Amino acid sequence: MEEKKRVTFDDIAKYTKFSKTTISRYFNDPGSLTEKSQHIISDALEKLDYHENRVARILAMGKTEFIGVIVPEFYHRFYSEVLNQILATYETFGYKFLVFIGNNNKESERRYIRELLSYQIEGMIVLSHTLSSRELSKFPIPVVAIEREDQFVCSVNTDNESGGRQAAALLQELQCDVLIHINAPIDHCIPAYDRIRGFRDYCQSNGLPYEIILRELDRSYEVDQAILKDILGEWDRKYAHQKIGVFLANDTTANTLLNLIIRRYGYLPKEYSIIGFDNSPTSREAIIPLSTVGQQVDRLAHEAVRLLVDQIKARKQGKTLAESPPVHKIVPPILFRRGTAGGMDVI
Amino acid sequence: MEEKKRVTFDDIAKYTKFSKTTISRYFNDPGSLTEKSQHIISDALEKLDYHENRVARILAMGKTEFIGVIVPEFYHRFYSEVLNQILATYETFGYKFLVFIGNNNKESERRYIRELLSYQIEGMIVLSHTLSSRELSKFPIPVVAIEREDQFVCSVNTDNESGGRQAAALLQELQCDVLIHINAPIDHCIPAYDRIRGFRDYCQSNGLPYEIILRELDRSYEVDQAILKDILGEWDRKYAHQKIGVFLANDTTANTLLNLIIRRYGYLPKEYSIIGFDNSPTSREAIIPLSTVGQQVDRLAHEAVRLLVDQIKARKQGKTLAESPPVHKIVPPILFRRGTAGGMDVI
DNA sequence: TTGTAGGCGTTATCAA
DNA sequence: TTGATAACGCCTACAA
Repeated sequence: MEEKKRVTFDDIAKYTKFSKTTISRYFNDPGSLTEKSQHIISDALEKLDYHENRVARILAMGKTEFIGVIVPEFYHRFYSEVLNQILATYETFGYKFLVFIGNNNKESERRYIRELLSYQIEGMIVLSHTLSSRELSKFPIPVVAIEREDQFVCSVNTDNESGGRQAAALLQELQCDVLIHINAPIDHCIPAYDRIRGFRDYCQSNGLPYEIILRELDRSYEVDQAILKDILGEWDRKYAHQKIGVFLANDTTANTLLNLIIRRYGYLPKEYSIIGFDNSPTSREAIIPLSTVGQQVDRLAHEAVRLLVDQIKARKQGKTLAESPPVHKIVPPILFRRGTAGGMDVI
Repeated sequence: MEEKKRVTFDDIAKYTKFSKTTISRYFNDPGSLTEKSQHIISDALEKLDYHENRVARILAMGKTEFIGVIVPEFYHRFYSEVLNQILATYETFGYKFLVFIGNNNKESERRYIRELLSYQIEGMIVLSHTLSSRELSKFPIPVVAIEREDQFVCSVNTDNESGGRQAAALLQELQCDVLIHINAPIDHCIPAYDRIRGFRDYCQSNGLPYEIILRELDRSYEVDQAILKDILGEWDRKYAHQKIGVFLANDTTANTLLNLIIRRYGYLPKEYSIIGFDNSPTSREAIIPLSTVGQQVDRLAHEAVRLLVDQIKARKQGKTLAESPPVHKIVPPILFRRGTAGGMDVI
């Protein structure tokens, strides 16, 4: 008795003496029915406690309103923030999101995507770096990349180069004797590399002494900490009594460095200026609010979804043939001057 | 030419001179076919570049392998950590996750759930506090709650009471003159309330001086900071020169308090011991590693998915009628002694 | 071991 | 304004 069969258009049709077709129309084009018919049907829906079954509709129409999202990890809050903003677009676009965390496993990621495709998802947003954009572009649905290698697919990225320049400019303004950028040895083709480029170019064209340090960071807090401790040690010898301006690849690493310095001195010596990247919550929650080159995460996410939805719609219009070149959108970063570099807020 | 029709069982059948049924069997019960037939079909699949369409299978069988996940927010890393672990169970159980962030909006959450149901999802994992467990229990699919009010639905929770006791015990061991617990004014029926209960009970039964402070925390870092600053001010008057042991509702708040103290003194005075809750990354990345009552997030998530999957399977077996009472699983917390209370690591 | 025929719950195409 | 009928792609009796 609990297990009553689900109510379908057929039941509504029988109950109302209309045909299935009319019931369907009630949902998809109510205007084409008499007011009276509409009332009859809507009453019947109530009475029979009808619940729609979108699976059948998908089978008939082929469109699911599902989007796959592939995130690499949650160690950097940037990713959970972006995901947060992506999910928030549900209110705007109505697409539902199937989320996957790749953890850098090629095979697992491929398998998952293949499975998603079998569910007829309509598009993908990819933040993981696992699969090449060439491979991604081969899938039969639109793909939008965010802050990753994007040669063959559409993408939305922060203007990383500008971010790098702005960081360098701030450190210059603070009259640092040497400008240092710490990053991981990343590939030239991923957008984040432009942070290095922008920083270097600015230093060079302004004749500023600079150094770029590339280390295998971003593994874990403990590992990063050990690496940065080493670097601090080197600085003691190399840059004794000089004013050092450090620009780091992300807020997490910047926070780790800041912690090391504060633990050593109990405060942030005038000799150090620190700038992170992302404006993730980490930067605000640091022992001293971190200056940071902020990514506009909400805009990144929103633009990505919009771009994807546009592509999906275009494809429905049959514009599949024209292999139009991938669109790359750029979102400007915003520099936040806080306690660790040029900020107003004192400890 | 790009837009070639999708290959179906019908095409394979025609190509191989088998019937659709046989093709279907190839996928669902290959053993019932000749080795030879299997080869013929598998070759045909290759040749025709077949891709399965699970939507059709869902329509025929009714089961999607989709689970809906509803998270309240990402401000507390606890939630993104749990989500991370939930998503990771894909490798084990094969269920795909449709993720939603409720942001505390009842109507939006209801709408989303209704939509998910129309997609025939098989179960839900709910971390948001928006809808009552009574309402959740009315949905026609199994629901598992994690760390939220759970009277009428299955759930997986940390043993919060034990956590509260352990925190108090550690502060006692550290010979604090007064034990203080700071939390939000939460409802008695949510599991996190037991942190308060456990803490209070331990203090009372051991005759320890204690205070419980309830404030509207967890809004944002800035708001929390202001509130905690006030509290610190009160302590100056009230507990001058006493050793204060503070147990906070979560690592985020604990970190905020720690920052305030460090900014004031440049170090953590012996007069303060601080314990957080969750063992979220925040606790490790704090200026001094935070002692914390750790939730076993991986186990919480894994147990939740397993519990849900069990329910889903039970339901398939027709055991819908027996309204068995909700199962509540408990995962013990683990106390981490770190820099801010009883830990080995020195700054 | 394989095939036939009907069903899953919608939408789409014609016709009336 | 409404209806019959045929998709959509797969699964499952029941038959052979």
